[in-house]
Amino acid sequence: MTSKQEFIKKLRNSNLRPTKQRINICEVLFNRDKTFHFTINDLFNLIKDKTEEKVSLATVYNTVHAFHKKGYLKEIPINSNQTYFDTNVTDHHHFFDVKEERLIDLKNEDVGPIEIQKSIPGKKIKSVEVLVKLED
Amino acid sequence: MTSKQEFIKKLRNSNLRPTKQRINICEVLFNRDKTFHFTINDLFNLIKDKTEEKVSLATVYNTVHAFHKKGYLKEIPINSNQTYFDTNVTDHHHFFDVKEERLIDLKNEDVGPIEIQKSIPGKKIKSVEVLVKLED
DNA sequence: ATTCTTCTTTAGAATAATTATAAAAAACTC
DNA sequence: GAGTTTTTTATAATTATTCTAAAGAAGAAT
Ligand SMILES: [Mn+2]
Ligand SMILES: [Mn+2]
Ligand SMILES: [Zn+2]
Ligand SMILES: [Zn+2]
Repeated sequence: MTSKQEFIKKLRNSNLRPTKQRINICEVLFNRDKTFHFTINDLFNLIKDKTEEKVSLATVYNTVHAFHKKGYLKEIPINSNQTYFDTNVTDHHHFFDVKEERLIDLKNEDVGPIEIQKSIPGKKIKSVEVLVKLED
Repeated sequence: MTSKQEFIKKLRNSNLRPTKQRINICEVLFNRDKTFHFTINDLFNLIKDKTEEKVSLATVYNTVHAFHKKGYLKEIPINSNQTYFDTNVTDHHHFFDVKEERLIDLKNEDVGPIEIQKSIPGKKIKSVEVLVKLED
C-alpha cells in the first residue's frame, strides 16, 4: 500500500476528509523512518519547506488535534511555552535536552519497569511517563 | 525563629528586598504543613483571600520566578496551559489527576529507584521525574 | 454531470498566560 | 534627611492557541 493510501486511511479513521492540505501534513508527520518530536510551529515550518502549497496554521492545529484525539499522535508533558507532540504513540519515556529544547526517546528497557506502590481511591493509572532532563 | 524571619531570609537569599507584598506571598506559599502545588493564578487568588492588601499579578510572577530560580520552588512538567509549581523542592514524583487538574506527591519509595541505562554524549542527567496520569 | 448538502480552509479576530515597560513608591545607604 | 537603588503596579506587548464566519472543496443524490 502506498503511503498516500495510509494517510487517507488515518484521516478517515480520524473523521477527516482527505484534503490536499491534510495529506501534506501527513507527509511531513508520518513519512519518516524515525520518531518525530515536534511543536505545531516546527510542523508548520516544515510544511512550508517541503511543499509548494500553503497550509494555514489553523488547519495544522485542527489536524494535529484530530490525530491526537484519535491516538495517532501523543502529547509529551514538559515545561515549555509550546506543546510538544510525538509520532511515537507507544508507551515510552524521554530525555529532554533543556538547552537545545530537544526530546529524545528512551526505550522502556532503558528505564526498566516502574511499579507504582501507591493508589488513589476511585482513580486508576492511565499512563506512567519518565522525563529525564539533560544538562551539559 | 518566627516564620516572618524565615521569609525574610528566603527573600534575601533570592536577592529580593523583604517588602510587605513579598511577605504576603511567602505567607501563602510557605506557611503550611503540606506541600503545595499551584499555578500563578491559584496563588494570586489565595493571596486575595488571605490578605487585605492587594498584590499585583506582576509581583506574583516576579517573586515566584525569583524563588524558582533560587530553588525554593520547583516547576512541574505537565501538559497544561498554565505552569504548575511546587513548594516541595526535593526530588520526587507525581500523580496528575487529569480530570480535576490536580497534582499529588509520590514519595520516592512509592516509585522505587529508576536506573537510566542510556546516556547522551556530552550531556549529564539533571533530574528524573515520573508523572503518573490518573483517570476515573 | 448537475445539484445539494456537509465539511473544510483560511484570514483574521479573540482569548489567555506570561512578560515587558516605565513612572510612582518604598527600601536601603550614608 | 538626602541620595541611590529596588520595587510595585497599571498597562501595554507578546505569544501560543482557539474561535469565527465566509468562501471553497468534497461527497451524496439525482
Ligand atoms: Mn518520543
Ligand atoms: Mn510535588
Ligand atoms: Zn490535542
Ligand atoms: Zn521560573
